[in-house]
Amino acid sequence: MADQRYTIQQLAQEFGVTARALRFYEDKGLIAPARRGQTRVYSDRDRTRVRLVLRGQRLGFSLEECREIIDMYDPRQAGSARQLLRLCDKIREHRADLLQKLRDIEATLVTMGEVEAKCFAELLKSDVNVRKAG
Amino acid sequence: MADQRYTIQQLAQEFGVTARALRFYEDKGLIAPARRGQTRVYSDRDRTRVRLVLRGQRLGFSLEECREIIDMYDPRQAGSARQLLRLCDKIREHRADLLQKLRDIEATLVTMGEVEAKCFAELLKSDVNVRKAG
DNA sequence: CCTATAGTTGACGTATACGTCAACTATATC
DNA sequence: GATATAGTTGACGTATACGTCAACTATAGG
Repeated sequence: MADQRYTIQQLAQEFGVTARALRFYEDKGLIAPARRGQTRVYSDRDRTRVRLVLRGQRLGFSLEECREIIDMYDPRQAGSARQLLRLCDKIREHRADLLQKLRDIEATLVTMGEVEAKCFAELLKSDVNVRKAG
Repeated sequence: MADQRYTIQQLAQEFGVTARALRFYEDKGLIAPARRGQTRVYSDRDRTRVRLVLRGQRLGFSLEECREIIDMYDPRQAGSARQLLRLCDKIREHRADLLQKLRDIEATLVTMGEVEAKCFAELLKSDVNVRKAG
């Protein structure tokens, strides 16, 4: 199960992106697949990071922000207490950012519901009119 | 209270964007402030739309998508039943999109909590070590 | 009338996130 | 060995979302 390997096309198809995108993410330091010769060989860790990149992108983070966040999460050496405190600060920042997005989404969903309700009401009215006309 | 007017700078400062950005949004059809001579005069409606634009941007929508969504919400003539049905479809689309973002945010928050916990644990350990060393 | 301040319209520049194409390489198949 | 199939590295092109700057206008104050 573990230690699965993937070609660039396999990952690209799985995530619905192009090979070009994956190479671009590598250029930007988001992933670092192994090489067999000059050919890229992607591991499960790379796959996970790609998944996180796309998740970050859906949330409107730039690739640079994605890299920061993903590196944050990546199980690495703990670092000094100073580094750990900085990490906590960054988490707080990103959490605040996410909570803002949550509020934005909730507000938008509420408005959507209202518009939808008005829409249904209008449809009912026109339906009634159609019946009257019919 | 109602019928408030704003200069471009007032709106820009209120929302923390530049006048250039507001003119750009106008170029793209997101807002359409009135003119006094050649000078833009922003209404409360324009202000609301700007707010929605920024909200959309925070959620990772392009300006084009923002325009679509905002126009959707704008109280306008109801349109034909066919248009109303299309509106409902669009709402469903955008809702699905938002719900995906919600899942993304929740997943990210969970991971953040875990990383934070590990971080605290590490900090405690080093704190203990400091005490031992001290 | 002169100046300061705020606003306007181009026009070009820039960062991000890739798309696209050319040219080369490596491997497998006939 | 020729060809087909994946993969690779530049290099340039493109859409989005503005930043920046130049040149002009309009209006209020001294």
